[in-house]
Amino acid sequence: MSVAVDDDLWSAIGDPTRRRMLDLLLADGAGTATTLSDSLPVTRQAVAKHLVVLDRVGLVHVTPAGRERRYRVDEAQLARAVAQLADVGAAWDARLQRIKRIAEAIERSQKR
Amino acid sequence: MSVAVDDDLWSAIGDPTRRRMLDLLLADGAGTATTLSDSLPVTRQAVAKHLVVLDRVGLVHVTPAGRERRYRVDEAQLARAVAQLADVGAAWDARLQRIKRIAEAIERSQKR
DNA sequence: TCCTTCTGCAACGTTTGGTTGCAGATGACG
DNA sequence: CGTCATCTGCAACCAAACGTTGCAGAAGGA
Repeated sequence: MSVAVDDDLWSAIGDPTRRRMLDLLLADGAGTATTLSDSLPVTRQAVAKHLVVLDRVGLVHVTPAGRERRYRVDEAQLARAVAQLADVGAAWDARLQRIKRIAEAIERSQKR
Repeated sequence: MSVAVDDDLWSAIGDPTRRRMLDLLLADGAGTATTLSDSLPVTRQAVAKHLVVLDRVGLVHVTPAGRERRYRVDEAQLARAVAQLADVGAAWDARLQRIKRIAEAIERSQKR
């Protein structure tokens, strides 16, 4: 019984750089490719490509403002992503708990 | 304030195929590259490479058994990975909550 | 012994994350 | 208004990751 996961959404937050970008956008409210790249160890162009990916899965939205393109996190979509993290975590946790219970049961039956 | 995340560990569970492999290993207790590839849409060789990745980050361990190489999930390490999922999820959740509170506060001050 | 099967290794192609270089558009300022 | 700085997109290129096919070696079963 595996959990229903949107692979595209998951892969989007699977990349460390993209995760840090989301952190930055959440912290500052908004940002551009240039401002984000100032706080990241990659070039503006790399950031721009990541923004395309994040936009494609709906995690961010663009607002053209003069010569800038200001990006903002889509809170509903990020909440959905967080829910998927929780789902997978819970599923694995449940399996681990079950394995642990079985192991303890075996241990008990060995001891007596 | 970002969460401390082991990028290698996170990337390991970021791949959809590897995640399904972990699911299969948890469900069956153990498996080989061949048995896993039977339940996956990729070839045995692809699975073997993924197993190398999972082994490198300590999420699985190998037990040579005759001509087979039997893989098993390392429960402690998977628990660590689950904890990271929970950490990142909680951090984002907290930010989203804060943004929501601020938005509601602004809304209230507009209304009056 | 012979055949099946499980494995590893090598070569290759495609996608992805990253770089540099350059040209266009827009805002700021003399 | 003209110039200059800055923000952007596009193209070429490189390396690593994910996937494939093909082949050879080792171990178990008839």
